[in-house]
Amino acid sequence: MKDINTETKILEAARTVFISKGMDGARMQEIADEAGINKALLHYYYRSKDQLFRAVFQSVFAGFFQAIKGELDKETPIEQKAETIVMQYTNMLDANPFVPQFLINEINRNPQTLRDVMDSQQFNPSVFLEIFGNNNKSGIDPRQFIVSIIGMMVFPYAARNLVQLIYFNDNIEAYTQFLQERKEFLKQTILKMIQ
Amino acid sequence: MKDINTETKILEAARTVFISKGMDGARMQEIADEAGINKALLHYYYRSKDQLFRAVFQSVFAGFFQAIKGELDKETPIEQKAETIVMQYTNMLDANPFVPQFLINEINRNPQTLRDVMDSQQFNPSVFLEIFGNNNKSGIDPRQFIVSIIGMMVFPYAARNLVQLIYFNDNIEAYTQFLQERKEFLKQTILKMIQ
DNA sequence: GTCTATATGGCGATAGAC
DNA sequence: GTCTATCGCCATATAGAC
Repeated sequence: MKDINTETKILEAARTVFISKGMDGARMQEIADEAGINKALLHYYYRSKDQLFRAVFQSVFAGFFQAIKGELDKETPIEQKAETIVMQYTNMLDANPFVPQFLINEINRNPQTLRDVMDSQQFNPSVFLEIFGNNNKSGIDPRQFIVSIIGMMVFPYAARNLVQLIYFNDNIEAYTQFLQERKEFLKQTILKMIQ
Repeated sequence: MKDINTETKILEAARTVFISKGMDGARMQEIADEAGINKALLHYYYRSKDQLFRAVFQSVFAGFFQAIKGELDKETPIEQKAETIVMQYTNMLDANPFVPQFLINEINRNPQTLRDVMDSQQFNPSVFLEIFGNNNKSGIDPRQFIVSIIGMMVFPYAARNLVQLIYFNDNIEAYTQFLQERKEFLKQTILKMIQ
């Protein structure tokens, strides 16, 4: 965070604060502090809080789908894909536990943002349907399947504080172990689902 | 919303606005408008925005767990319980689609709030572990199981705008049907999981 | 209890020196 | 490009009439 240029430094600081607090909860002053610069500089590089937010959202959204796309378009048996999708997605969640929650919140706050980003990035969602759409002997609806998998993976991160308190008496180590064991649990569950 | 007393009217309006916008995004003016009264009255009944929010959070949290507890403590076979839990939870979600998202967000924003509410309500979370903890021949970890079920149920509501746009081209009717079909899908999935 | 009017503080944004 | 100082608005909260 020292010898990179100011614009990048601002974007990274804004990413941290916006993901943690959301658009409404974030303060330009806090972003400036996080970047180690003055508040006025934020407006020099990004004219308004809204434009800064859009830059962050765009970057987070792109990185998110990049991370979960990964190697999934390769021709591998479905058992292998269950392994791959769980590992890639959970690795991403371990590194960015609040990203899905951030995306969901901000899309609900302003659904138009997502459409703008998808248009400007020419993002094609059909990729995710084809992952399990082919090579699927069970007759299972791929959309029901994918929504289930993502829900199972995201929830223990999004609702971490809730689940950790209710089921683990706020024991952080126990919850970390729970998340670790969950990887194997999810692989098994996915295999059971497509049987 | 006419012949009920003002305090209740305020609480219901606050509930609507807070669930939709969150603590940071909500405005006292909007709550007053929703309740059809003046802004100053909010402070007359609840001294501050923070206290009004706490009253709403407490009420929403209590109602949420009341709704999903329901009949689950009865002695019924596990197949019956799969049916019951899916129907009760999805009915609650259809009526209150943004409640889980609201609870998760506000607990993340201020984890202490949850502890305060649980203490004051003497809420006992072990009920939810025993639901599938007994009568469980598969050796499955009940916590992994419950977290999975709730994740699968909540996600398509919390991330509705995202999923609806990506997978259904923003077709509301198609998404409603998806949610309808999902009830049967989830029952089947739960049964597969405990096999 | 309910209202209008106003105080108080905080935040996004800008002006202007260097 | 980067800073200090400040403007102007908006949101919470209060004062005080009725």
